[in-house]
Amino acid sequence: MPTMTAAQRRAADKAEYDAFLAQCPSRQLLDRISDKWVTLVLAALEDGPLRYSQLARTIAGVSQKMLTQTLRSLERDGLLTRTVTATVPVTVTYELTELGRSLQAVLTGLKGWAESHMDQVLSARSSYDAQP
Amino acid sequence: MPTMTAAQRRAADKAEYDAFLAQCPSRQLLDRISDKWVTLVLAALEDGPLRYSQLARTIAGVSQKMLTQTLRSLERDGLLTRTVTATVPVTVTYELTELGRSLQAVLTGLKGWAESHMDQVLSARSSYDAQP
DNA sequence: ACGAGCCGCTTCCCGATGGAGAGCAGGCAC
DNA sequence: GTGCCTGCTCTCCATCGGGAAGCGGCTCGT
Repeated sequence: MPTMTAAQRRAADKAEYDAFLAQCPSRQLLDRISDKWVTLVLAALEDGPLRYSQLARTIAGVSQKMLTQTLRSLERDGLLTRTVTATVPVTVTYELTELGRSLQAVLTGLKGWAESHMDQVLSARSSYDAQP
Repeated sequence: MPTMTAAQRRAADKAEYDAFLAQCPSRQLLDRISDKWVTLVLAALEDGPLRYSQLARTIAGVSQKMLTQTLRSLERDGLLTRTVTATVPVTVTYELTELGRSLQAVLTGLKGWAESHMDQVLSARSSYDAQP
């Protein structure tokens, strides 16, 4: 945090979000984005817009229900845009917004961490499971 | 799987971890760490070890069941250590491992993102909800 | 000696959540 | 018409998480 006057600091304190508090809106936002489908959808859209069916194929194992639900909440939160093109059959395209890309950068780190530290976690698990 | 044949090793080397595939272990790891309680537990332990009751107090709204369950899985995955001290009453302390700190760095970014982009998300939501 | 209390779980019950699969609108092609 | 394609939406049902109560081991007050 940069320097600020006492008045600015008072205002900032009042408006500060703390995700540890259950009622804080930022905690509710954290609850929504700490979601495997959110992580995977944003990662999938990293390289440009995709259609619904392409997303479903890229993210193996996602149910249609959860994919639709996840996309809707991400759209509502301004993280991606939903575009309907009147082709035949109708084409629906999803694309990250500026805000979405900023979150995507963080979540890509998460997906990358999972992929690169897998071996360490697996060996930790087998050590743990070897205990009585 | 601790030991593997040369053929298995070759296959494993070729098969790089890809969290988009449902069966990939890294996808299962991503499923576990994309969890609000995991994020909050690791964030809470950022400044040093805490006891069970301190964690419960810091992370408002977590149930004992989920706190215990989350801590167990994090311990199993080698992200934190659980230390029982034979005081009276017994004291149980949780502390991040090296591996845990590396994930914590990523997840702190997530918690920080939620807290700092809250305003933009809230305004996106009200725009969205204003639609017919 | 007996009861009460503290800490860190563990168990049980029940409402909420997510997956599987079917249905559906609406455009065109046959 | 009948069929087929996409992008949902609905209907079940198994699983998961929250709330509350119990438990075990120890210590302190009376």
